[in-house]
Amino acid sequence: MTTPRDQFIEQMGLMMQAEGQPRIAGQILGYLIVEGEARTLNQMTEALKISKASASTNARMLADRGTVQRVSPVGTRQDAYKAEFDAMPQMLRAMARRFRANGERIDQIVADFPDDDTGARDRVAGFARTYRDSADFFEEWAARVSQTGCDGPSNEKNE
Amino acid sequence: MTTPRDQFIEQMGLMMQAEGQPRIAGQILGYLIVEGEARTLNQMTEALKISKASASTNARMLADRGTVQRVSPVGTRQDAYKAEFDAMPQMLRAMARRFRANGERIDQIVADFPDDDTGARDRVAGFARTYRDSADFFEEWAARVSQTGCDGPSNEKNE
DNA sequence: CAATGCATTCAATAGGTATTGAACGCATTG
DNA sequence: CAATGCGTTCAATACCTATTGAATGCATTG
Repeated sequence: MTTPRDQFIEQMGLMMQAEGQPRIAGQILGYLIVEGEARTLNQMTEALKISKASASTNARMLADRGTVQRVSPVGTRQDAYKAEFDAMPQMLRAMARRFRANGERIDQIVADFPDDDTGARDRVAGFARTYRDSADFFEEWAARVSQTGCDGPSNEKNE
Repeated sequence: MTTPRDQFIEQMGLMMQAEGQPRIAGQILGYLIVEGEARTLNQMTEALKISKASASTNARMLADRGTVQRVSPVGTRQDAYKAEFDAMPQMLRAMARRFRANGERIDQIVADFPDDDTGARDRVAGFARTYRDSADFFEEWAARVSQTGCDGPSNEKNE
């Protein structure tokens, strides 16, 4: 029988995977969210039954992305990580970065389009622009969610 | 030497792949965007050098998602597809659907959390809520982009 | 009604990458 | 200074799924 906690962790893994990222990264994030406090790599390995290598690699990846935070409480020399208070906004910000990079990459390519091929050029340029604009909006939205905080009470519809 | 068109198509493939979807789907979308007009499955297979099976499967997937449109011009019995005018908004809507599904799935799980474990319960519930709220936000933004259209002129910063 | 052209389906393969175990380096400790 | 405990790195593996070729079905055509 799987506990609700484990179900949540499992789901987080699957969802992350669906976004093209390693399943274990999602599981770690889920684990840190349910725990609420910082947890060491060793704790992750035994709670999630994963190798030390995976725990290390994926936790660090999450930290790079800003979704979790690496902490080093004095008194222990183990690395520990805790879920960012605003883990979700951080994920949105990561999406924003991806979108912006996509837009810029396309912009570079569109510069090489022949001048006479205006139709394609315009369509592609429009696509790139929407990528960039969407990145802006994701960031705004992330900021808005950050203020509320992940464990705030009920939500009112925006506006 | 690769043409700018092919570079764009290639990028679209890579970007889609980074989002956890098949590379060929992205290539097809890119191809349809540069072409602007409807293209048959056969045209895709030779332009992208992919198998008939891949073309069929991935084009249909894109159509299901609403990113491309299946058209059947009279006079031919070939299936043809064209990029939606608002392909990008449709992609955003697809993201919104994923987010909403995620939020709802987590909500179902959180219902089984023991009542005494309020800390974890609240954190997870907050996470689910943010998923749902973000889905709403994505849809609003998609609608806004739709109005502008993908080949509209310059953009003014929001608000 | 045989033959062609098309899309789809399905089992098999190819390909990529997440995951692991083992080796390594570094600090700490007794 | 040997031994322990930790995180990281790296090559090898396991795993998954995108992709394919072949089979199927359906409509159209002569």
